[in-house]
This record gives sequence, structure tokens and C-alpha cells, in this order.
Amino acid sequence: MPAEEIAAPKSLADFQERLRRVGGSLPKRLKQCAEYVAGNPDKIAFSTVADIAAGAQVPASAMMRFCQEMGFSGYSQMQKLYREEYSQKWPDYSTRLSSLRNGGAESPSALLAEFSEAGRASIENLTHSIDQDKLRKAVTVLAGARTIHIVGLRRTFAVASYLAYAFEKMSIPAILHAGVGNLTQHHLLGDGDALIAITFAPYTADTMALAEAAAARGLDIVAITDLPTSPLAALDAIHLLVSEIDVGNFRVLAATMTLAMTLSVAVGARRRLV
Amino acid sequence: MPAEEIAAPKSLADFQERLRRVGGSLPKRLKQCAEYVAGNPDKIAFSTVADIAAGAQVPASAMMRFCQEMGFSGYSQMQKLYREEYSQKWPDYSTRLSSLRNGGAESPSALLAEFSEAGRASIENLTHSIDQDKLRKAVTVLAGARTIHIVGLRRTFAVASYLAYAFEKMSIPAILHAGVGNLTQHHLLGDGDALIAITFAPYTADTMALAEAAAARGLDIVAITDLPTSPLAALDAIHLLVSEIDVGNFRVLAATMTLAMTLSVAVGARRRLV
DNA sequence: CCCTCAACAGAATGTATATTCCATTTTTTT
DNA sequence: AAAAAAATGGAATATACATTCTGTTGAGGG
Repeated sequence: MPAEEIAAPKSLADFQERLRRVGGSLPKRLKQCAEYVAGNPDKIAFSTVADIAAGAQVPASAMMRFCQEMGFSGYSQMQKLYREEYSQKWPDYSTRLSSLRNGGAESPSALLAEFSEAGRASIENLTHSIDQDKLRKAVTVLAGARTIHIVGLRRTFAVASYLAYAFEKMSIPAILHAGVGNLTQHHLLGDGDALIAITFAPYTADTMALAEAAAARGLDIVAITDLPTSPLAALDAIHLLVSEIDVGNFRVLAATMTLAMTLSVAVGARRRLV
Repeated sequence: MPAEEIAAPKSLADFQERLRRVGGSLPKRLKQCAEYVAGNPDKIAFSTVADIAAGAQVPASAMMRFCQEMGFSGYSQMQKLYREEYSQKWPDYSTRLSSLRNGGAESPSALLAEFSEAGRASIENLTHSIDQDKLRKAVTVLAGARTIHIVGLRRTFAVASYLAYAFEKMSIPAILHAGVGNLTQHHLLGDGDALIAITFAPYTADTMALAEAAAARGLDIVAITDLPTSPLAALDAIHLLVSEIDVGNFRVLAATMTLAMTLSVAVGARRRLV
């Protein structure tokens, strides 16, 4: 039994360190493995042994021996390390949140930490998931509109009102449909106008009603919603999907607000250029 | 053979588009699949059918049917699509951001990167700078109030309206002073009430007026503001300072929103416990 | 020059996983 | 209300994969 029998690395950093230390003194094939693995960390997470082995130009069994030599039980265990590193960016929220709920008497600062983290993750996710083409198209449509109508009720009203504020500040004609006094203002929708509709599950009926009225009149619609199965998705509109994290029953609006600001400022900039 | 037999989506964007189109008319289980898949793109890349199915709370066979319904030969083919997409955006958040930034000075994507980064920084700053004692005190005061009044106009109206929504949802008596119709509602301020006032430079006159009226009546006041020199600071109130980053002339509200959510949820939790 | 042993490649194996099939339930239609 | 159609869940099967085994090669030492 070799004296230097070693345990599996705990973290990717550990592993890369070990790779550097023992890398030089490996036999030919294993050295090939080491080099390929060190140089293609991203591929490890996705591919099968066969693929990786082919990439390193060794038979699969050599790659297996390499993994075991490095202290892993096999290829799968090594791959797990790479996958964990990657998917770390979206921590397991459902468990954390349920613990928060069961904890009950949380201190406000612990809550603040939760919301902060949720907000951070939501924004980060937004930058990954937003479709740049659609965003650009949305800006174009809104920049060309005569009047911009904005609708977002209940949980999304905050976003809608921010949009209204931003447009007002830039002197862009915009109407916030707030549902005040239960007066329907569908008749305000005119040719050449555009609508920004914001709704998350459970989808507010009044928002949908206005969006449908706008669709019927042939207005351009920019829809900010959470799921492809949203009723807004049935409309012919430019869809911007935002998946936010819920903390308890409360939706962190950080990403949606960020998107709203981007939209408004981009539209403002475009208008001024033309 | 159904007439609408469809080919496998070519890209993730294609797929999401299809999901959006047909998503609404799917049977129950398949809709669950659609929603989970749409909401967890990152997990698809790594996990097995069994894992994903468990996440969507459906049997594995349902997930298989879903994949085929969407035009894939099976789960593996769908996963392949996600893996391809993901190996491209592998680089971490910061590099992704800088690549967004360089996408053209005035492009919407560059703006999005700008706002995202500003939001992240603001939130991070908030968790460091907030005074925990004051936060706790604010929660205590609000939890003990008979009715909570909320005022925040112009740029902060979004925050105020979110607070109003949150309190309503938790059945906590709260009044949002919106300035509708220029009706002053100072007379609503009653003994045992508390006021949340939100204002940033330049400080809105109406907000100050209401805050002063509340102070005169001896109400507890929680002030969310940006600087110690704010006129709100002159009042005897619990001050929560939030320093947000400005992008151009627009204040990112991410930190303020985060603070507002924390306040409302903490108050709700406290009320229920007492 | 032969012996020994580590390194190796490819075939053989076992296991984890995807996929299909069918009996049962639920929904829709008549 | 009955019949037909669609949807569903779990068991059965097939496939893809990681892992191990075995015979062979090649290098170093006596």
C-alpha cells in the first residue's frame, strides 16, 4: 500500500492545488489527463468520461485511473465537485426559506440579510436570463410610441409607479393606470400608443383586462411577467420574463425594479437621440 | 398522428418562445413541468429526470411526456439544449456583466449591467450600514401602532406603495398617503398611530408637511431617508439611513425596497407572535 | 538477454438513468 | 348518465454510462 494514499479533495481549490503539486511526477497518460482537466474545468461539469477522455486523447480507463489516483472514488465524484462549484450561484432557497418561516422569531437583521441575498440573486439571475434581442425590441417599440400606458396592480404596482415617475421626469408622455375609483380608462388607449403590462401569479384580472383591450386595439405591448404560462403570454406581445425569488409570500422586486429602470432610461435615451 | 407534430427547438430562445405559446393550454401535470422548467433553467443542465421531476412534483414519466410534447425526443435532448446554452454563459457574474457593458455604450444591455451592478452595490452597502438597534426599534414601534401611515412621493412613491401592499396583505391597518386629488389627509393621523416617511433629496414638500403634522400630534415616526442632514432628521424620529447609488439622474431603489420589505415582514411577524 | 513490474488499452461488467408501456383515474363528450 | 378520450402514475424495459478486469506492451534492472 503506497504511503501517500490520499482523501478526496474538499473543494475545487484544494484539487487544483493538488494537481499542481503532483502533476509533474505523473506517468505520461495520467499527465495528459491532468493537463486536460486543469485546462477545461467547464467541460468536466457537463461531459461524460468518454468525452473527457477523448478530449485528453486517452482511453476512458486512463481517465478513471487518474481520478482514483487523485483521491476520488471515480469520475463521478470528481464531476460532482465541478458541478457544485458551478451551481453555487443559486443557493437552495426553498430550504433556507422554510427554515426562516419555521424559525418564526427572526431578528429583523436576519430578515434583512435574507432579503438582501434574495435580491442579489434575483438581479444576478436577471442578467443571465434576459433576452437581449427582446429587450432591444421593447425599447424600440416604447421609444416609438405616442403615449406609453402602464399597468401593474397589487404587488407590481410599485414597479408600475416607478415607471410612471421615470417617464414623467424625462417628459415622456405616459399614463399610469391605477384603478383609482374603479374608473376604467380603456378608452384612453389610442392608435400609436404602447402598453407596459406587469403581472405575476396570481395574475390580476384588471391588468389582464386592460392588456386584452390594448391587444384588441392593436397596440404594441411589452409584457413583464414571471412564467411562460402566464395569461399575458397568450397575447401577441414582447415578453420579458423575470423570475424572482419569493421570501415567504413576498416577492422580492429587486430584479423587476432593475429591469423597469433599464427600460425607462433606455427609452429616454433613444427618444432624445432621434 | 396529430397535425401539429413539431420539431425540436433549435435554441433556448426558440424553446422558451414555444413554451410561452403553448404553455397556457397544457394539462395540469404538464403545466407543472413547464413552470418548473421555465423557472429553473440552471438545474436542467445538471440534474437527472428523476431530480427535475421531483422538483416539479410530478412522476418522471410526466416529465418525459412533457419533453416529447415540446418536440424533443426525450429528456436528454432537452438537457443538451440547456447545457449548450450554459457552457457559453459559464463565466461568472462579473465577467458576464463586463461583457454586457461592452455591448455598446448606449445599448439596453449595457444599461442593464449598470443598474444591476448599482443595485447589488446598494444592497450590499445597506446590510453594512444599517443600524440594527434602530431597525429593531422601528419594528417595535410599527408593530405596536394602531394604524400605520405611509408617505412617500415622487421617486419614493414606489416604495411607499409596496409597503402599503405588504401591510394590506398581512391585514395590518395601514393608510397610504398618495396625495390623490390634492386632498390633505392630516386629520387621519390619530393617537397611537405611527408614520413611515420616505424621502430623498430633493425632499418633497408634501412629505415633510405630513411628517411635521405627525410629529406635532406626537406620533411615532420611522424615517427612511438618505442623509443625516435631511429635514426629516430635525424631527424626533427613528432614522434609517439608506445611501443608494445614482445612475445618471436615476436612483436605484433596490436597497430601499429591500429595507421596506424587511420592515413590513418583520412587523407582520412581530404582530402575529404577540 | 531475460525477468519483473508498472503502465496501458480494450473488452466485460454492473449500475444509474432514460424511456416506454399499460392499467387506472380523471376529464370531456354525447 | 354513459361512453369515449385524455391524462396520469408506477412498473417494466432499454440505454448509456461509469467502473472494473484482463491480457498486452514497453521500460528498467539483473
